[in-house]
Amino acid sequence: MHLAHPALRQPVTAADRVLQEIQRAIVEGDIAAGSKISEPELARRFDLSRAPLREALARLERCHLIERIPNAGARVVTLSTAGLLALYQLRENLEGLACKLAAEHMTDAEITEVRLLLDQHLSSQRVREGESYYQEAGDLDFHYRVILGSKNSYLINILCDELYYLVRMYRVQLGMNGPRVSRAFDEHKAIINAIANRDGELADLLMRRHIAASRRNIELQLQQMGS
Amino acid sequence: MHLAHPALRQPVTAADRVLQEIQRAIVEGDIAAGSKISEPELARRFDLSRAPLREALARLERCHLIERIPNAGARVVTLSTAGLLALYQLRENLEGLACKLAAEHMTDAEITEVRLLLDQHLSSQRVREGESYYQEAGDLDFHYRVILGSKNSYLINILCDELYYLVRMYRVQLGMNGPRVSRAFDEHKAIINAIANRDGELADLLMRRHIAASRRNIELQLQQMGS
DNA sequence: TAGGTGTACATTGTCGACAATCCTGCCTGT
DNA sequence: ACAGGCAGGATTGTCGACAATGTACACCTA
Repeated sequence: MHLAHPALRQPVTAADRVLQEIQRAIVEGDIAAGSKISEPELARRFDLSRAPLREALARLERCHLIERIPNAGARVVTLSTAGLLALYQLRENLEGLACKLAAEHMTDAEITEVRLLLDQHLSSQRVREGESYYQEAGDLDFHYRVILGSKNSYLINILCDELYYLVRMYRVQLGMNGPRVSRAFDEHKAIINAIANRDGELADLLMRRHIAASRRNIELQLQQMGS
Repeated sequence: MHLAHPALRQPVTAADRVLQEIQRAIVEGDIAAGSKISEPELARRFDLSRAPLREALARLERCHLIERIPNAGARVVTLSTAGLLALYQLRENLEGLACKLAAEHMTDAEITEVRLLLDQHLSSQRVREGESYYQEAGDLDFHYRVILGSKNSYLINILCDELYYLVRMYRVQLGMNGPRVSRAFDEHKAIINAIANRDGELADLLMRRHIAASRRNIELQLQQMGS
């Protein structure tokens, strides 16, 4: 039960490299949502054979960025309100559990580190007055730390490898940068406090609320775009 | 968001077939836990080239039956108390959530069908006095139905595709056939009743308890084997 | 004209061989 | 004797070509 997971590992094989490139391209909408994936075309575009490309596609399917049908090809997933709801239902539960476990298993040193991280976010947020950094890397980074703190390898795998990129895709493509930034920061602070107090139940509750609020925020955005 | 998932789909490609064969072999201990996987050997054994085999290995990694290290090969996972605990921690939470959602989303027809299924289990159990069928296919089948009833595709995917075989592996290799059978049946009955009453909170609670009891049962078995 | 059928094309699945990497055991030097 | 390095063998990663399957368009028939 090793805790270092693939996402942090730097690419060693050609399939790893092309996977990261395609992941980024899909998450940022460079490859349009819902569009068909052509193996020969991508192989030419990234200048490698179909073997490593197919390996990459298999992993893309694993993190729900594409859907494959045997003998018929692959399509990039489409964003939908139903999908968002299903995704966040899961996140609420899983990250709640992660908080509960983190309250049991995180070391004091790890907790201190996360607090330092939050302070960095705060200053960088104030200095730049732009929320994008915080929302982009920071928020996810905080969640990342807490998830790792759960020390449950299956949970870590699901949240950091399989759902992570899909969550990012929704946030990036819907352009999340609203006024929720400072509130999110306070919520993070409250969560790490609960973990530090070894109050798993409270940490669980706070994280669920935090994610529910985030979901409502994105739902609103989706609604505005739809109308 | 389609709800029919790969596990139910019959194999259409060579990779599908060999995947199912290796899955069964690992789950039933035919390929020993912890043993190294040799691609050339397996390719000869199943009489196909390495391309579809590697596809199958990728999916085996996805359901946590093997662990791969780049340029170094793959090993079958080893069973451990820590792994079992982590796995069941997750199951308690996820299947609890599945119950809650099933209470909201299952149709009356689906509920009736599950009840019929339970009655079948009961009679077949009484007739044969052997618990293996029930424990093997039946119990998992009940869980299967409830999970599908949640109508959350991500949740279904995680429980039915990624964790299902690992759970089976623990149960099969530790030879689960204790006196828990009739109690498990009653618990199933109580759960489906709660779902029928649309009491998601109770269904959640009952399922968590049900799985916790199952976990303690297996832990006991593991302890006895260890000593 | 609408529906079904057949053929040609494109795409995916599979194969066997080559290249790159890692592990093993032996050899050498201190 | 032991540590380090060096070759040999084996394994994994990648490639280009072939086979099987699915798709689309034209054609024929009713």
